[in-house]
Amino acid sequence: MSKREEIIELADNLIRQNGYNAFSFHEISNKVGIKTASIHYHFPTKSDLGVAVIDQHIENLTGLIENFGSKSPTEKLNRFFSIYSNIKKESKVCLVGSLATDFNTLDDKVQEKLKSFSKLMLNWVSGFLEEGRNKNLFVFDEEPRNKALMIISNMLAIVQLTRLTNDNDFEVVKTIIKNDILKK
Amino acid sequence: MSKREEIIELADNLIRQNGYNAFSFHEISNKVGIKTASIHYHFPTKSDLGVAVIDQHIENLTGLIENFGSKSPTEKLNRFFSIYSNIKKESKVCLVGSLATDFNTLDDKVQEKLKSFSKLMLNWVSGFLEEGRNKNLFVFDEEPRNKALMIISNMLAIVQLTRLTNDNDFEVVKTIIKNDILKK
DNA sequence: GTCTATATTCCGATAGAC
DNA sequence: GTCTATCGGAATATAGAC
Repeated sequence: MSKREEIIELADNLIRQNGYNAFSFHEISNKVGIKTASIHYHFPTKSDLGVAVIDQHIENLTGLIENFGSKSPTEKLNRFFSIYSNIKKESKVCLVGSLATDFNTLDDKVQEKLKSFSKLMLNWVSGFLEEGRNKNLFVFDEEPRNKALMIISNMLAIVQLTRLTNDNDFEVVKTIIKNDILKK
Repeated sequence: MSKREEIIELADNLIRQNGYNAFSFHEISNKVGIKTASIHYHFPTKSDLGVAVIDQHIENLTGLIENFGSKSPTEKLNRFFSIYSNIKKESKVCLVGSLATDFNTLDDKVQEKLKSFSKLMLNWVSGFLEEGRNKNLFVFDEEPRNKALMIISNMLAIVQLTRLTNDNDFEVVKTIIKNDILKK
């Protein structure tokens, strides 16, 4: 893994653990073993690093979507849930949720990149929900995009809320969504 | 309104617009018309101000719960939605969501106070959901607390997500929840 | 209660040597 | 690519006068 990739990964972890405005080049500097000035060589500004972090997420999700293209809607749904299970296991929150609460403090380029990522995620989920309903695997009445909004908002929020309530609430919400959509 | 109350209100706005770690005594100082040193007279530390902001929310919600004690579950549900409609109208996010993404950077006292507030909210919603089902006004299969988790997480997240997608998505999610729970 | 003044720390960012 | 050194700014917080 290149230094550049290391920095992106550390920044990603820090953003989703502590928030965008709480993470600093100094923290990354300590963990990656180079000075803050050297990080500026790879990413001139903090916004450049922010954009790179989101780009990495876009790249990962794009690859995942391609790999799962020929799989069943049920497998895609399970893979979607596993993304959030990993987030919960690591006591983080999802990137969209973390950056959404800081949205008004972000540079235009970071804001626009984040919108692209959320659009990609929403389109993917909408797509396999519709596909699953067409194949009589899923049951729901709403427009696929609206059902995707409901499910994504449940998962985005529950990884935040369970920092305050009970870790088990994550499994509760996940199970309710699955039972609901697989009903009948 | 006392200076102390003014400061709390401004801090609350800033936290829910820009996030906890992005707001400063200096911003409040400009808007309230006193110097940052004077703010420290009212709130020795930033954490003290953070606690006071949450306490204000606890006080407001407690008052609301008392005022709505004798009203119907449907009225309580509508009042719950109106809280989030106001948040959306003002382009803010809810306090729990804003502070949850910064949770790991908060002092113990702020963390504990936030847990108290989320517990109060969750208990209130669980309560009127159960009451509504007992009176055959609401329909749902889950435990009241779990249904409350689903609804709260939908609303908490959609005010964050619609910063990235479409303002209309807020009404979409609200309508789906209402139609779902009032079904039949 | 509010002020001026200041201490201290931390941050993002740049210049220039190697 | 990474370093040392440093700049400029902003943050929280405190001391002491009024």
